[in-house]
Amino acid sequence: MATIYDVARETGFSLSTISNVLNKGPRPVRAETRDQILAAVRRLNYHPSAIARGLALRRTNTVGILFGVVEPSAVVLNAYSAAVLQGVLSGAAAAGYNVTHYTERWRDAAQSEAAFRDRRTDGLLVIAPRTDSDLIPTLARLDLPLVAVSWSPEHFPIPSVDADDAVGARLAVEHLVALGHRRIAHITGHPGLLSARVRRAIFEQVLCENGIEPRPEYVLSGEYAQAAGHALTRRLLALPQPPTALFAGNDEIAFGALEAAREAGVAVPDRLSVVGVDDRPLAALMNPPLTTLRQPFQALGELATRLLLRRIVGEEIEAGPHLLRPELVVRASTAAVSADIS
Amino acid sequence: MATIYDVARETGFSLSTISNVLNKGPRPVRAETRDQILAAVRRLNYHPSAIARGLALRRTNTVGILFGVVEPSAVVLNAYSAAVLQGVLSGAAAAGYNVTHYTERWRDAAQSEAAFRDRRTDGLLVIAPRTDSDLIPTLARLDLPLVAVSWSPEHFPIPSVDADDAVGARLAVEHLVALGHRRIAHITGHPGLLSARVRRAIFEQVLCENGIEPRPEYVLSGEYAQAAGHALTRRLLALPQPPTALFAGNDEIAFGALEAAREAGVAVPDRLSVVGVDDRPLAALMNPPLTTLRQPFQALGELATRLLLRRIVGEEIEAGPHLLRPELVVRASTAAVSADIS
DNA sequence: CTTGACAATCGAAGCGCTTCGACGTATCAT
DNA sequence: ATGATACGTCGAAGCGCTTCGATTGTCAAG
Repeated sequence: MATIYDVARETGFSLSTISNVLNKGPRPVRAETRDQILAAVRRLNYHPSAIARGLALRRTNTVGILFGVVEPSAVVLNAYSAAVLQGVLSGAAAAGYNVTHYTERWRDAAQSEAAFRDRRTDGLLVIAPRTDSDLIPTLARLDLPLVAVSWSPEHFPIPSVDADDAVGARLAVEHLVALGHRRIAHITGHPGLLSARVRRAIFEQVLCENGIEPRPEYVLSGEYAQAAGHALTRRLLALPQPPTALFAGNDEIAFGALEAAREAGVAVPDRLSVVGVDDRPLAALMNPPLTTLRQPFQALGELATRLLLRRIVGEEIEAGPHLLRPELVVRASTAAVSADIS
Repeated sequence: MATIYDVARETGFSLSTISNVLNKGPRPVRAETRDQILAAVRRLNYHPSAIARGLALRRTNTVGILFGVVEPSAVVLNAYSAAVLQGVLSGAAAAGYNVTHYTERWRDAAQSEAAFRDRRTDGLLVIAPRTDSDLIPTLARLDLPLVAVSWSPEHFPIPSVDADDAVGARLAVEHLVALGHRRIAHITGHPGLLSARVRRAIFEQVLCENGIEPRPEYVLSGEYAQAAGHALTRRLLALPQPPTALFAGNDEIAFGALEAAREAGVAVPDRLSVVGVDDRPLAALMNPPLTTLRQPFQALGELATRLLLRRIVGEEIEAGPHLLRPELVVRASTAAVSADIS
């Protein structure tokens, strides 16, 4: 493989001149010289080595990506991380950066730090790191530019992006309120999860803002799973005065709810409106198609990448979190409350 | 950031000794020396630069991945490439390699070759390159180790892996034959696609092997899409003597077929058995759950990576194609032909 | 006819690491 | 005692590129 030395020998010019030409450097060059060099480059089929250049410039034009919480065996199969990754790839592509996937799973600072200290990438994107691990604090200490996706800077202040769960929940609940519902139930995800707590808090707040008195029996803590949605919806429907609308903590819960409603002979949306969160591919295929919140996962990846690239060029980025709004996708599982049940 | 020079200064030993210790090199080292060096490394929080090492060794411990046919905006959202990528990540992780995603879309040799000549990666995985592009021939000329996924080496002989479409199709059709079906129809994907042609050829061959006379009206050329499956199945069901079984070119076609059968009041599997190809997530959720071929996409990614790593260490790899068997997932859309319709 | 100023190019140092021949010392058999 | 060995370490070259002060030539202004 040809090196820059070969070009030098072939043309008789010095390395510096050639480098200057190739990188459209600041020094003036005679047109004839430039042409000769470019011709030799083509003739020799010369391409600069990214590695050597990386050494000299201390810049690799590559961003790293590391998945925190996801199992390494399913990094990309999971809809969330696939969407984020896609966003990252688009963002990086737009700036001419490549992205390298760190495949090693994070163990702890002592064991895993090494991989990230090798200056292989110009910066690092961390996707959904666990709050209980030392990953972020450790990496933040390296002088590597760092941006996290789905991380609360309260835990440790680094630039972060996330979906605006509060706005999303508000969108969903206000949609139900706007349809005239006042007997609105909520099935949460596991109460240990931040998202579950935020959604629940906003749910109660929006009811309150609209003068709707909260009923404890309408708020059920569950899990982000279809089985939980199914079981808890059955319980709701068996109430003496069942709700006319349900804000499901996510789509899986909503799927379970639709199932339970069907079994109980409760028509959706005629007698029960259901709204989910996430817009899983299946949501549109439900019967009826599910009204749900579409999360801006891909946009998160893109935004995170843009922020990281700005950090890489030295700009200061505030920790944020930089929040992106989910979008309410209204389908057929929600409708105005009907007079006879309201 | 500490460099190896700092370690040298700190300990008083030479670079070569330190390098030898750090890489567990071939030279003997006094235990005391080793300890001092390792202590200094820890104290200075020194980590070798992957870039500098890459320059010296001409090896980066990184494999590149490039998606050929897929739109860059959906590289990972697509089930096929996500699964392959997942396999690649697992395979690379097992060997301690990272994988860098080339984000730039392939245009043509002149424009895009540069990115791959920069020795940034030790080898390259190309996923589903288009047969009508100069991608593979161009990259093969570089001295970069190369392995392709879903590429027929007949077009250009490089090591390749692929799903064994012929075996898969045989599995599907023989399943129907084994259930006693003799009036078996086939709806193909776009006849321009190799997979569609292979599946059709095997379909006809298996019928022939089993003494079933082919009926031209039972073989319909379509497209890998639900709409095509729907329309063509209607046509099949309207035949004076409709088929009792359908080998759908893929799951989308099968979904359309189920829809058409339902509309026509034809019970599946009682009056029509349907088998698809791909095992999309939806397949299991159909009514009835679809019998289909599960493609070994993730395994393809892993195998390709393993082959590439062997090439990287200098082993010769035969072009293959190295084929992996799909697996027939029998669900409820196929059943023995019933006496009254056979 | 100087003197800047600028254009065009060169040279050498540096980026951080690996490799391998060379160079002492101990150790050992002879 | 004396080469021959093996041990432990060093030094210098090399990987392929960028950068920037230094150098040479050219031309217009003074």
